[in-house]
Order: sequence, then structure tokens, then C-alpha cells
Amino acid sequence: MDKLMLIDGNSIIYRAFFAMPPLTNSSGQQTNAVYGFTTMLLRLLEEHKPTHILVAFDAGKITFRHKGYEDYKGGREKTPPELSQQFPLLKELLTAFGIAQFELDGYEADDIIGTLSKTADEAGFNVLVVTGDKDMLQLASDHVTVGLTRKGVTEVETYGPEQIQERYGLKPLQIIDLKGLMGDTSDNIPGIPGVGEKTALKLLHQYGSVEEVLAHTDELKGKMKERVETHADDARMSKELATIYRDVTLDKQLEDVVFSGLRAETAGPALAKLEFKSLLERLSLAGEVGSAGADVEEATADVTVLDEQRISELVEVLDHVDVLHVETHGDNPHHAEIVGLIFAAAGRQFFMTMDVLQSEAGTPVREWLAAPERKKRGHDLHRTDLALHWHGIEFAGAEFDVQLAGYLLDPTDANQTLSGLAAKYGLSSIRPDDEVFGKGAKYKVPDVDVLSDHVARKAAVIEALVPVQQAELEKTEMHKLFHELEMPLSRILADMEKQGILVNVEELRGLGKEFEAQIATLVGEIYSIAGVEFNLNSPKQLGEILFDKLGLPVIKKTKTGYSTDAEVLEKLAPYHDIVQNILQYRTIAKLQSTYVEGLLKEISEKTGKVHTYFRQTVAATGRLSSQFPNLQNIPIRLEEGRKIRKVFVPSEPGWSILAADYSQIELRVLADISDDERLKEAFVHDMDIHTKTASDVFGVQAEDVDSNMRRSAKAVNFGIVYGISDYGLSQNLNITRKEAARFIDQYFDVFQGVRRYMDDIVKDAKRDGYVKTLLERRRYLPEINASNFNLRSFAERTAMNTPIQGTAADIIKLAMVQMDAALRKRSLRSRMLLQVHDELVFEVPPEEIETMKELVPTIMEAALKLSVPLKAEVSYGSNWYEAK
DNA sequence: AGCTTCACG
DNA sequence: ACGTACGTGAAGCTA
Repeated sequence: MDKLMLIDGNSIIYRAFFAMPPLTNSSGQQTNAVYGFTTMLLRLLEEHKPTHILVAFDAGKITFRHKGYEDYKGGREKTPPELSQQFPLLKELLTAFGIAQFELDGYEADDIIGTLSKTADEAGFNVLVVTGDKDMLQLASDHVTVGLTRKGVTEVETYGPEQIQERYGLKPLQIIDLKGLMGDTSDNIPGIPGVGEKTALKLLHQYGSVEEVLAHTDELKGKMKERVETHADDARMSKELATIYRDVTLDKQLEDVVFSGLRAETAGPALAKLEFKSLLERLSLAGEVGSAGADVEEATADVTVLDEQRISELVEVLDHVDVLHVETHGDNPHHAEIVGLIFAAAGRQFFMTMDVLQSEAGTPVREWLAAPERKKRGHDLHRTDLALHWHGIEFAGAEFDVQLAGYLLDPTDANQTLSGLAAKYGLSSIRPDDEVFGKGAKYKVPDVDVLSDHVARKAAVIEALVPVQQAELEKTEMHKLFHELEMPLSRILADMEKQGILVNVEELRGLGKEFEAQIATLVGEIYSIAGVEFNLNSPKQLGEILFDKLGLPVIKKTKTGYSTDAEVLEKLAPYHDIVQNILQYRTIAKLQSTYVEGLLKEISEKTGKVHTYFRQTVAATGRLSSQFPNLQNIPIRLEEGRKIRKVFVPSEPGWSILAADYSQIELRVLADISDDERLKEAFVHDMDIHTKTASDVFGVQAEDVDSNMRRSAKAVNFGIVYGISDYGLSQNLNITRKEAARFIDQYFDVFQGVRRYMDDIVKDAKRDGYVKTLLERRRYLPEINASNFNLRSFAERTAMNTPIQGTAADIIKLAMVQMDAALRKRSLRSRMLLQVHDELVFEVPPEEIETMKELVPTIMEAALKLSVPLKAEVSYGSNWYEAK
């Protein structure tokens, strides 16, 4: 049976605030009311196990009740700041718990609760209303129970019609009459002076209602008669004020308040942030994995350290390996050392070092590692794969990676280490690696007993995590995304990285020579103009020269001093010749240090190639990132830098580099998810989207769009994708905020579907606490309801941007999985080498060029069916530069 | 280690 | 009034 719990947020937090002793977190923020509220909430969850929950808050200062009676709640003390500061904390915590909350301008929490309890009652729910306010007893019915807090908030006493009868001798609705007669000083409801609970009850037991009492004043006597007659209007008005309005129009449906248990991956951190340690421990998620926690302790008790003789003990149970963990050292997985391996199998744990694995006796284990049908569960199997590969050991069959699962469950959590995951899921703790091994130069592998114990704990935690995360992935509908996209992709990425891309070193050194000469000239000129030599790479020294010595106007400041970024320098260029030289120096120096010297350092001695590492668990939107070296930011916009691309060449003679990129994928995704007719039509006809936007926004024919209009429209389109703000657009276009705001308004007037999307997605985020992509990838936005304007605005822009950027990321990932399958199926020799967000780069033998020219864009365009076509453009050449 | 700058999508 | 455009990684300087 469905059970709805409706909580009167204001009433409970108020009571909690006054009932709880002051409690402050380490940053000095008082948290006692949130703590009291949460304690009560957790107790209610355990006791009542609701399927639906809503916490209602009062909104705005003026409710419809004030319209008839201006003094309503007049006598009330102003909310103390120590309490009002706690509202945002509570709202943030509720969001993290996955509990819906709601407020509506002009209405009190009572009315929202009254309305929803009625709806739910009619829909056959059992309803529990939780409040500190006796008025709410009027809501009770056969299926609606009212819980009143007693003694602060620690206990809740529940009332149905029977209990109300027992306590007051009244029907639930007569509570309103009771209030009408006796009033309520806390809400400044007058009632009849001199009539308290006792008298009011006596009157009601005799006459039944305020109206009946007033109709029979002749039967009353003396002072009482006089009072009732003089204050008849007060009584009627008081009754009206006390009546909870049960027919508010809400855009809140019962399905919006479904509660499917505390959301473990966000509830834990949110409680930790508030420093509610005792609650963290008693939290149901700790209970949920409590037995797993015990298993961790047990599993680590028995670790067998294998040598060449004893390796057979593991070989015998290889069929039953539950978890594999390879402990590595080093940031770059291509160069990672392997400290040791641990296998959890048949309730035992087996540890070995690399020399054992690589010995003759290790052969069956190596075969097991290489067998794709032998499924592996572990942490960061992508890294494991690469590390083993460079040690001459092949790896296949990754089935469940707890790091990748942790990332999907909360992509913004930077700590996806096992130690972090263990803490988050309330498992037995793992010491941080830094502490066990030491960090940086102090890194040292400890004795084998310490080491094997440490990694055994890791294996045990992985084993405990797998079922918990699997359940969470199912609950959040991300299991398909995980098993069918991210897990397969991790193997594909590893393959691309092992393959690497060949660098023409002579060509790169040649470019380095050219840059070196240019830098020397520029530096000489700059020093001579400045009249002194200084460190050009120091923004501080450069600032002193420009602003103190040469007296140029200060355009912008940074935290630490003058800003000297390119935007500032552009504005300073007219004032002094030195500025242009500095800009040019910056450009070339960047190319030299990052792209010539940086790239040279990353070329593998073994292969002569660069083997980047695509990180699959860092970007909050679902994108990949690239490291060691970053091959996703190789210059292209300026010709000087673009030349760098010439050094990326095919690894076999006669082959070509082929690149295919999506055209306007983010705006096409926006067209699809916003369902904006105009935007969709633009893509159905494959128009130049910026020109089309300009023509629509400025109301001119497409052929009359000049370059300035197109440039503005392009900036607006970018802004839309980023989560538009007038300020951001004004900065980008160098116009005033007002003008930018006008552009945006005009844009939204034309693209009304986009406006609706932007409004709706922010609303959804405020309600759910997260946004998602077309493939159900989630991103939680805990700050979406923050009272701090900056934090909230940032979260709102993120809410707008993430579904767009994230869906585009989903699409190209799908294309990569499908591309990999197609290359295999057709036994093509072409190799996928790089992904650059909306672009895939391959090396292709000559006889496959024609095939790949067709195949790659075809697969990219069909990767996911949208309501607008996707478009991919392909080109190829003898190096990456030529593939344009 | 944190800041500033700048390369990419 | 509030002060930013979304997402990354690398290099060099400063404290």
C-alpha cells in the first residue's frame, strides 16, 4: 500500500530549533535545527517506511490569509537569523536525501499539505502528516493520520479521528471551530477573549460548531453571553483563518514525490558536510551494507601470499575469482609500476608480486587475465589493463569496475579512490594510499604483510561494493549506461591508448627551432622597449612593467594583483607597441613549452609514439578527458599553432590520418531535447545555424545577415548551450549587459521551445536535485536551491548545460562502441586513435580509405536517433593537419 | 599547493 | 544587489 508522508517543514524546523541545544559545525555555522529535523525524519522513515514524501515550506511573506486580516501572524517574533540560516542547509540535505520539497507563493505549508493529503486520500493512499501545529488535526480521516511532535521533536504522537475523539471529544473538522472560539496567540488569531480550551470544548460539545454557538447565544448566560455576542465576528473570522485550504492548484503530482529510499551516494556526503557523524553511522545505508562491512573484516583475515610454489592454490580456484585488484604506482598508467596483485576467490584472498606472476608458474594466471570470457570485477580496470600491457601481460574481460560505477552514481565526486568509495558507502575503512605508501618522493612499498593486508582490504571492499552499486545503478536507471556503454568503452579506450599515435620528431624539433628563433626576437624587442630585462613569464613582473613603469590603464584585477591575460592585453594594444609583442610572445611561448617541449617529453622510447590516457571518470558531464599528453587541446584556431598537427602522422607507411567530426552536435541535441520547432527545422534543412539564428533574431532575410550579425548570433548560440546569462554574453560580445539581455530576450521570443526547456530543466533540477542526459546519465546539483545567489546561479546554468553537453558525450561514446564493433566485424585494419569530444581520429591503410570515408560518418550519424539528423563531416590526409 | 594563463571542444 | 558564461589539462610562477 502506498504511504505518503507530508512534513510541515517550517513547523518542524522551528520546533527543532528551540528544542535542540545549540550545535555548531567547524565553520561556525549553527546546525541544531537541521540536526533535530533530521533525527526526527530518520526515525519516521524507519518507523513508517513511506513510499512518497514531501516536505512543504511556507513561501513568501504574504499569504491569502493576510488579505482578509492584516494582523495575521502579526504578533510573531521575527525568525532569528541563527534559524533562517539553517533553511538552505535543510533544503540542501533533503535534496541529497532524494526527498521532494515544495513551497508555493501565497500559501502556507498547511495548505499544500491539506491539498496533497486530500488528493492522496482519494487515490487510496495512507497519509501521515507531520507537524507541530494542532490545527492540522482537522485533516485527519480514516486514511489520514496526523503526527504531532511532543517534547520538542524527539517524539511524534499520531492522531486519527478516534484519538481526536478521545482527546477532545470532537470530530477532526471541529478542530477549526475550536480554534475559532479559543483563538491562537502564536498566529495572532483572536478568537473570543476569555474563551480558552476548556470553555471552547464545552460549547462545542453542546452546539457542535461556531455557527451553532452564535445562533444560540440566547441560551448562554452572563459574562459569557456578552463576550460571545460582542466577538461573534472575531469568532467567524478566526474560524476562517484556521481553516486549511485543501484545493490549492499544485503542479505537484503524487508521482513527483516518490521516495525510493535514501540516496546513498549523496546522503552520506551531505551528512558529512554538516558534520553529523552520529547520523552518518545510524543512517540506513550503513545498515544496508552493514553486513558487507563485517565481510570486509572477515575477508582480510585470511590472505595467502603466493610464491611460485604456492601459486597452484590460486590456479585451482581461478574459476571462482570474485575480484581482482592490481596495485599500481604512478600517475601515468602507461608507466605505472605494479606493486602487487590480489585475487579474492572462494572466500580466500591470494596476493602475489609481479615476479611471481611473470614466472613460468604464473602462466595459468596470465592466461586467466587475458581471457575475455573470464569476467573481472575490480577498481579502475582501465588502468590495470594499461599497466599490465606495458609489463607484457594482456588483460581482458572487465565486467564491473567500481570506480566507473562510482563515477556514474556521482560524477562530481573527485574522490573515486577505493578509500573514498569505502567511506562513502559506509564500508570498513581503507587507509588512504598516501598514508600506506607515503607520497611523492617518500613513496615506499611497505613490508609484504602490511602491503598484502592493505590490498586485501581493497579487494574485500570491491567485493562488497559490486552488489550495492549494481542495485544503485538499477535504481537510478543507469545500469544500461554502465554495462552497455561505459564498461565496453573502457576497453576500447585502453586499446586506443596502447595503439598510440606516431609523432614525427624531426618535424616537431624543426617547429621548435622556428619558435625558438621567434621567441628570441620577441624577447629582445620587448626588453628593449621596456628598457629592462625581466621574467616575461611572470604575470607579476609583467604587470609591474605595464602598469607601474609604463603607466598603462588597469583593466582588470586578479586575486593577487593586476590581470595581464589576453583579453586585457587586447584592450591595451592601442596604448603601447610593447603589448602586441607580448601577445605574440605569449602565443609562441605557449606553443613551445606545452606543445613542442611538452610533447617531446611524452614520446615513448619504446614506440616513438605518444600514448595519451583518456580519463573516463573525471568530467562532470560525461565527457572524456585526456592526459600525458592532453591530445584534446592540440592547437587549431590559429595557423601558427595549427602547424603542430603536422607532426601527428600514421604509424605505417602509406597510411592516412582520417578525422570525422560532428557538425553542431550540441545545438542539434538542444533542438531535440527542447523540441523547439524552429531549431529543429533549421537542422532538418541543414542550414547554417548561426546565420539562421541571426536572420530569425534580427528579423532579416538570410542573405541580408552580415558578418557582425552572424558573429552575435553565434555568441548567443554558444551562450544558450552554456546556460545563458546577460553578463556572460555581454563579456563575450563586448557589449553592455542591457544589450545582451535584449539579444537574449529576442532569441527566446523566436525560439520559444528553447525558453521552455531552460525554464523546465531548472525547475526539474530544483525538484529532483539532479539533471540527466538522454541516456540517463545523472549529475547532482546540490546547490540548485542554495540561498547564495552565485552558487544557485551557477547550478542553474549547469542544469541547462549538462543535459546538452552530456548527451553529446553520450552520443560520441555510442559511436565509438559501434565503430569498434564495425571495425572488428569487417576485419578492417583501420584503427581508432583519438576522441576529441565531437571528433574521432583514425589511421587508415590506403585500401580502406574509401570504406572508412563512408563508414565513419554513417556510424556517427546513426549512433543515436534524434528528432533531427546528426551530421558528421570526414576528411583525411598524410597527417592530422591535412585531415581538415 | 594555489594562482594565472591559455590550449581545446 | 549579487558577479559568470559550460567542460577540461599543462606550464610556469609564487609563496
